[in-house]
Amino acid sequence: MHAKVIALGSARGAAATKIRILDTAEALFMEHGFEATSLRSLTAAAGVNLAAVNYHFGTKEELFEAVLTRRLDPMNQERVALLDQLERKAGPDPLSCDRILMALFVPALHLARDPARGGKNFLRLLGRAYADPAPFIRQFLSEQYAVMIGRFKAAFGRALPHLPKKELSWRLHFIMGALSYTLAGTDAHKIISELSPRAANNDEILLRRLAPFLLAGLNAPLPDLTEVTREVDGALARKR
Amino acid sequence: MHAKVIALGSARGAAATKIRILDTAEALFMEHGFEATSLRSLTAAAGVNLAAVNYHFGTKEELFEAVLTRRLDPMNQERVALLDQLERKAGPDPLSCDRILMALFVPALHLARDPARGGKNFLRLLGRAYADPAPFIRQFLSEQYAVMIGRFKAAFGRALPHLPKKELSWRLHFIMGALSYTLAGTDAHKIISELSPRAANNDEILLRRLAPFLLAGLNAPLPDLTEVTREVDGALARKR
DNA sequence: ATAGAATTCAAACGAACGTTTAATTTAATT
DNA sequence: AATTAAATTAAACGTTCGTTTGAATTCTAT
Repeated sequence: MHAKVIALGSARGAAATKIRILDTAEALFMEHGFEATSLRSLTAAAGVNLAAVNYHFGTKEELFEAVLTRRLDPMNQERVALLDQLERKAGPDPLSCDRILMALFVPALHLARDPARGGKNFLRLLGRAYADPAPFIRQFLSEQYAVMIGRFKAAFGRALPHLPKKELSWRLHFIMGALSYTLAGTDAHKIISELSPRAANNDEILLRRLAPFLLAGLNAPLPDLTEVTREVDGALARKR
Repeated sequence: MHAKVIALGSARGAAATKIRILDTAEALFMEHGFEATSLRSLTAAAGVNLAAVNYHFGTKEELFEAVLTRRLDPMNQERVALLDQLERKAGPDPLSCDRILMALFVPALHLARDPARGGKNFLRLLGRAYADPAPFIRQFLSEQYAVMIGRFKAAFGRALPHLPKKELSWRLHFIMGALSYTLAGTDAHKIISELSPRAANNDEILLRRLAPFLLAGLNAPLPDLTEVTREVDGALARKR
């Protein structure tokens, strides 16, 4: 590792060390992943002593949770608060799906836009954490998200009363997947196509493209779970 | 690590060692991730000598690429072959979107169903690789996918002639994201809701739920990229 | 059966890992 | 200014890592 100091200029007190570690960890965990980021390179980049992480956070895993919770907690609280506010404004009428989607998207967008709140680095880290099999990460995320998801599922349930609960759960799952995958992108989208770099950097345009896509998906007709894929299977069978 | 032998019973020749390593690596990389899987635990679980990985594959990274390419290459070739076949059958008419989607889904489903071809373990590993920031993984994946994605983008372009190319690229991106996120799931879906375990294990039902969702998204109205989120932003501003 | 190539093996390599310790320095409190 | 707590430091802990080596073994072809 190259031990380049990342977060030096700002803050020199006692609490400043924790912030420098968190900022640097956010950047390095995103860039290299959790396992591939060593505490030696991390502390060197943060300009703090090697033992500082263990002193301030206990273990490397606890540091990772601290990195996530610092951004995630406020964002999810903002989501719920925004949903509350929109529901209050709507009065007795159920909220429209696109408004609920906005309450889900806007706080993520605010976070992505604001470097002081982590910016896109954190969202990419979050998207990566979603796919991490480490048990301590999975448990931590499910706890962090439980309340927020419950509130949004209820809101969508009121907006789409005809939709069976199980179907709604899955569609909400698809939405969270597409959202996290998309926001985590930046590199991922280059896998399937070269898009204009300006569009890739503009998360608002990205979410304004994603919203109608997901909105249409929410209102899609119910799947037919009886019929089999005869045609395609048949075509395959003929080929062999 | 516990050094439990995973893939012992089958095959005892020279080439069998490579297969045992690939099978075990597939399982362990999925379970613990690339970095967190040591060659020592891997070779112990495979019942081969520690040096076997370096002898047969060169490095750990090359082993990872071999694990991916063994399943990915045939699956993407099957996707393209299926698309070819459906297009041939459709004659001069453009293929419908749901048929194109099927050509994208069915080979993944076949892979998920067939333990001999990796089963769900591999799809989860793939979904995880999508989110991995390691440069060698990203470059490898983009090369593996380039041809297949190009073919499907052209097919969708014919099916949706009114859709601008850039919009189509993004929607295809959303589709691949939701697909990989969903198939990688198994644990991920527990983050946002507890669903019936039987449904979670049935990938066909899962894809039959995902298909109409994405189909509706593909046919969604074009996003309005001019207007700003005045209402929500205004609500936020009022709150502060 | 035997020569030669291919594979397996036990052992060791140096490096890097997360964490701990004990001493030292800094900050806060009286 | 003295005392106590908090924070930082350099050094070392024991472990594990990916890879290499050279001898032993197994397979393949003549």
